[in-house]
Amino acid sequence: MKRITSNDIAKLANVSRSTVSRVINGYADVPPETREKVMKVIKENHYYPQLSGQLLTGKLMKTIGFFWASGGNIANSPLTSSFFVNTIEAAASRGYLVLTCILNDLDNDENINYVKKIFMEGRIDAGIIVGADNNEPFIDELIELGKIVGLFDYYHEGENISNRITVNFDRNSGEQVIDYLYRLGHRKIGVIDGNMSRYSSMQRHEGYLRGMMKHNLRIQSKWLIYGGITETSGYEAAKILLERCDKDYPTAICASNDAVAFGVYKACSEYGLKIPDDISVVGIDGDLNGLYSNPPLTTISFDFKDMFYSLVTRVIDTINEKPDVERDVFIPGSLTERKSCKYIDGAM
Amino acid sequence: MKRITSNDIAKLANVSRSTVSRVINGYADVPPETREKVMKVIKENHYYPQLSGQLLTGKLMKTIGFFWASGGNIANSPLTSSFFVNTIEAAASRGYLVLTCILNDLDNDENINYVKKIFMEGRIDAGIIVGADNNEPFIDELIELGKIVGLFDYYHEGENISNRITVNFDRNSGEQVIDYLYRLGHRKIGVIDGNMSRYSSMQRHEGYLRGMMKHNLRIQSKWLIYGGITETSGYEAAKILLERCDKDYPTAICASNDAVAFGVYKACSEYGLKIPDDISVVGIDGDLNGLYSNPPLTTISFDFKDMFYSLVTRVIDTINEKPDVERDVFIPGSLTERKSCKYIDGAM
DNA sequence: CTGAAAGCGCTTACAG
DNA sequence: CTGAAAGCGCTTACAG
Repeated sequence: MKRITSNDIAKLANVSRSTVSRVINGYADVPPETREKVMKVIKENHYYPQLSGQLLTGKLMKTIGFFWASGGNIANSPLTSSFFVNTIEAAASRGYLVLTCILNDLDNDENINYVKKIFMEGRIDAGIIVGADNNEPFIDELIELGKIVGLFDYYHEGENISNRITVNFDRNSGEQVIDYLYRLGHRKIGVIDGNMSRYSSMQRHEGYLRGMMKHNLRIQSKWLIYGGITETSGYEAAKILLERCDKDYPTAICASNDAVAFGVYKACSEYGLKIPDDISVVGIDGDLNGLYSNPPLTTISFDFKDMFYSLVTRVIDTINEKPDVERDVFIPGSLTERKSCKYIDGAM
Repeated sequence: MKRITSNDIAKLANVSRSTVSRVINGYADVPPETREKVMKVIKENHYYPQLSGQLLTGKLMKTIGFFWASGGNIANSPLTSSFFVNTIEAAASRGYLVLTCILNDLDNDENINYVKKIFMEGRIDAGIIVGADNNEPFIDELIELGKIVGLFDYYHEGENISNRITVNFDRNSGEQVIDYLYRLGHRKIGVIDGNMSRYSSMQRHEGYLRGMMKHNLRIQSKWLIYGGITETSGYEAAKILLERCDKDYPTAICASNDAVAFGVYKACSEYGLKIPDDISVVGIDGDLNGLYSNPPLTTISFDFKDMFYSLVTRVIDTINEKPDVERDVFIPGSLTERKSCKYIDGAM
């Protein structure tokens, strides 16, 4: 099947290629009869202009890349799979397609070069990277080369770079969690931190400390532990924490995110601690899995649809050189009270 | 930032564009010194060949489209979100990218034209469509126009079309379910059918009937109902079925898939029927959600990773004109016994 | 081993 | 209102 080109259409319709092009692009200066004549031939021959030709004359792909740079089982977490869907839907609402790419990690050069190539060869008009460390040299490199990059959970204080667009969790969630536990009467609060190379983890860590200090709560180092952002890492960290408590458990544990909280659940159950009777647990994120966990997890929920919509929209505005696009947006979370925390007598 | 082209590289390296091209494409007839000289200039200038130029000379995009043509909440079902991930990963293992596209439905012309355009404009080398009816004229049209299309759950008996590649659930699951229930002693078996425009639903329906007849079980029309493929449709159908039973309930219900089975759970709970004590329920698919449902759902599980790997691989082989690519593949399921069926005395 | 030329399928000034 | 020409960034025979 020989591919049909605008040249063929021109001949069949008895006009020049210029005119065919004008019709296709809907220019105003084509009289209705000519337009109809050409459209008829186009339809009859199932002609579709080839991207390859259009690209060369400066058209853009109308496609953004979506790079998932984090490990983890995407399909099992409604949270992470919603990132994909939200991005695709937000892009579609602006007439953009998305090229999806799952990288296992960004620690090897091969993967990094792959991402760079995709950005550089004109396959996408911009790219969104999710799950990268807050300091990733190749991202700076792409930005310096003029590529538009959208980032989720990535923030550099004081920088204002026109082609780097970010969306972040707001900076209060850690403190929000402590405030909430304080109100419930908790004074002995443990913290499982996330992965400190992620902006959100650093932020939450700071929030916890701020909250503890605000309420004059004693920060006991045996109740404070560095974890990670996965369920497994939460489980491991919680086990160490519980072990070294030597029965002097905190009354509540703040997990760096919901996945970690699920890990804490598992560790607690192994130690025979009932949630929330023996120990309260709070997550951050609002993963729907927390609705079905036992007990349902109290957490700070974020509207990820909103977050990705914001990110995608601003990335596309940047592609289209809209002026004054907001570079960095912080989205606030809201306390979702479920069943993993109990009221206790703070004076005890 | 002016875009750098192979011409610039040629000048900087003191060679012709032909040579630059030869180096980039790794042709053998370039002496090492020339190659190194050119590569050095390429690296220093962060030059990446533009797709736009390459496309015009016959290169392919190395990208397949993934069209999700079904409704439903993708993010909440580990099953459906695994379809995306499995496709992306299978494609990546062959060096292909995937352009993902979520269509709400294929009932309106606008969506159909959108899909056709994406196929036709040379943006993808082939496309995979999931969730389409088994008879969808525009798919035939794409195939006639020579496009390579991969289809999940789509089969036309007796046709053998070289550019239509399919993967399907094998044709035994319905019968497998009846066999299993029969072995448990069930004789009064109800069936909730799916959406009969889907190949899998037709297939399962036939399987149920085959199984019932094989075991000489009476097919009572009040225990047979057309449902759909979503949880809501399963719920609605089950309510009607239970209502019209007038207490003469079947001892087991076969759901057309797991989502429908979850709908049956909900309806049963409203009718005060305990699963599996009062009524047994079997699904088909192997959705991981069934692991956490109450009670965990007995089902026929399919290896979707395998299914998508098979589909993607054969689609890519077809793009690359590999001879004798298998057009239609059926993947067998396996009984996953959980807690939703009980043994009863068949003679009762 | 390497360069000059032609060509891929479009669009965009330019001229009329 | 419309056509002829040039050009976008590559690769591929062809010639040497």
